[in-house]
Amino acid sequence: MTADPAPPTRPVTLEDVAQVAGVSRATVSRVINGAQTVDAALRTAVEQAVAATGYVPNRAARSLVTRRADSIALVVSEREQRTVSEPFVGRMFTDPHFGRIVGGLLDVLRPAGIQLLLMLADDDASRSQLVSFLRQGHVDGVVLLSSHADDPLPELLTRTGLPTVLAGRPTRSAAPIAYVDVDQQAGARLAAEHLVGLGRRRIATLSGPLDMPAGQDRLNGFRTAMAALGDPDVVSVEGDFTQAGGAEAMKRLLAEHPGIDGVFIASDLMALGALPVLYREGRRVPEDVAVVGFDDSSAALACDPQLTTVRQPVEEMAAEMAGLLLRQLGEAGRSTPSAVFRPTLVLRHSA
Amino acid sequence: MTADPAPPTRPVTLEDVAQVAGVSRATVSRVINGAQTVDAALRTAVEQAVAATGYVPNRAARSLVTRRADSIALVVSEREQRTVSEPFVGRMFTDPHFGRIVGGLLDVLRPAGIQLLLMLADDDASRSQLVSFLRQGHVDGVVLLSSHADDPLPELLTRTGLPTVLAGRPTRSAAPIAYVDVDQQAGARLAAEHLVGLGRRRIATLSGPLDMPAGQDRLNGFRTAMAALGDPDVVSVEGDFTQAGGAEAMKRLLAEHPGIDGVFIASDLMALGALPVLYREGRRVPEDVAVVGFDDSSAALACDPQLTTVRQPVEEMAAEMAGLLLRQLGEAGRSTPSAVFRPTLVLRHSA
DNA sequence: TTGAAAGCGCTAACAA
DNA sequence: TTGTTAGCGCTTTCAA
Repeated sequence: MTADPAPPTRPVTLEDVAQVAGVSRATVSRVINGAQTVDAALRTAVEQAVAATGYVPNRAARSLVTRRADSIALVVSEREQRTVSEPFVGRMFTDPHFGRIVGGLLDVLRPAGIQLLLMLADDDASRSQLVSFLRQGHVDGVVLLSSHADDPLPELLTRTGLPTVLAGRPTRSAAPIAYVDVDQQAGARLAAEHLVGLGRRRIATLSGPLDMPAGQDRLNGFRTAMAALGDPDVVSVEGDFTQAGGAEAMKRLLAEHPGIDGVFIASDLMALGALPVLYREGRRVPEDVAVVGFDDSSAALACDPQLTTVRQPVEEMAAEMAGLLLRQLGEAGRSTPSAVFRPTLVLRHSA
Repeated sequence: MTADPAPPTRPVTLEDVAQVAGVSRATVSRVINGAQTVDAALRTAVEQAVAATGYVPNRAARSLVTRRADSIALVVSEREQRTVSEPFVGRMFTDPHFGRIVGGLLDVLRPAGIQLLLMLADDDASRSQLVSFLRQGHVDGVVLLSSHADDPLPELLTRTGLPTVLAGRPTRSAAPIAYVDVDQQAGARLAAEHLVGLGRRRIATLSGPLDMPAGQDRLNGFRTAMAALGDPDVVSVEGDFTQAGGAEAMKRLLAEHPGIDGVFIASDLMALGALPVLYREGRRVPEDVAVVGFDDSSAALACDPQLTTVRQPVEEMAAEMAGLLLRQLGEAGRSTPSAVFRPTLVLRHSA
């Protein structure tokens, strides 16, 4: 009984709608695009015709004349291509953080009718392919997620003249480029003050990778804050923001400094890996070792005990990236405003 | 000294290239599209002109005439919109699994010059918006990631006539629709045989959500296999494929059946949550309780001890989805071939 | 306020 | 093998 509702017929065009409504193509176009200069009667006639025909605008045709793509690219830039044996270990796509960013972007983009293109750049070839794709205006703007400090992409993108927003502050601030970040140093300070406030005296940190701004900033911020609090020589072990990396870093830390009673772990995911190591080594959390994480991701809740952590409003920040981009599209002038969010400390049970 | 290489000039068109090369637009078009019927000399002339002018084809114009978008949509379908307070808890985007799928798709799509549009459907409004977007041919095909069994989207998508591939078998096999899956039941059988082979006799399982095919299949497969092995009454506790859900399910299991000596956990992520619960309750893994997971995701390596698990080749499966789609685009005939991958058991230290 | 008409950049008949 | 030409569906002057 399910009659085929759409035999392979020619799609409905503006012309068809115009005919049904008894007006010109131009008028239909005006109605579709919400122009104010249309008579109310004609407008409703057109709207009915649109409904009756099931018309949906052809984006390609529209793009061709407006020179807008109504889409933006989310570019994920990684240092190098993965190996066959370790397909996605430690890759950005598999980090839950990535998903939160996508969600935040979509929050703003969907209501605006803007599509999100997902693009990956992980070697010179793919980078230049990417840039030439972007140059021809197939997207209106770019959100760049870069995993490493020496990434040439921020520079390349600014040269295309496309509105671009970075997730996290750029390393080389040479070119003026908009970005959205959390105040990493302030976040680290929150952690330092909390640990010291708890009375901990042998405090260490598991840092993120030091070739990433976020890794550097959290470590520097923590060091600076601890120095201000009277401890200028905080021990740090470098991790890589992954769970496995967190476990590994904690093993090293404990081997070299078994006496610690507090640790700031620069990402919740690393903390998730590090906690079991602490238990294996006979430490109770928070009794023997107080732990403060960073991110307030789902990993913080998955920790046992649940993690006291520095909250970074990832979804809001991603939404702000989209907003920044949309505003840049609106205005012709090339402004590059950035946004830095304030972190907060979320108290749970690990410290 | 960095002279602005691209002042806001008019983009290079086919016409420009033709002029530079001293040929017609059509010839340039042929070269660009790799037609064989072009004289070698002219071809090189055109190629040089392309290089000299920095020409990149305008996709909108091409789409308009070819009626191909050279892009496909990755549609993520969730049951309902998230709340403000729990932005992305348990959402598909934040599952590392999602990232692996994206990676596998891109592996095939990138070399083919096909773009990936990321689209989210999480309520009736967004679903119908999505369908009308897709209907007008803005993408050539769809990969659907659906999180729930009663999702109307598979049905809606087949009705659009767009080539579609599902990740995982569809629930209602009413409409013939292509899908890629792992043989879930065979995977569960692998786990059952391994646990029994280890000499475990009080075996239980933490299942996935039973409103998802993957959840159902793994549980059914495990029950069937255990029955064949002489244990028709396996205890099961329903989880939700998340880490927190795994911890919670394990707590319930232990409370009701403290005597278990083996457990099949239907996803590595749940195992990651469940292991610490076992330790807290004084069980050693694998000595007291042998644990087998499912997925062979990074979570399996993050477990301590590393997880013995049923491997599901996610990246390959995603690549196959893209391949299936590409092949459907090539041929006019509406065929809906599917692919079911064989799982393997990866032996590590938890069982 | 509305309509007629001119393209946007490209591909694909069709002719040569 | 190459060039000419006619659109693809839409927006946007320009006139009316």
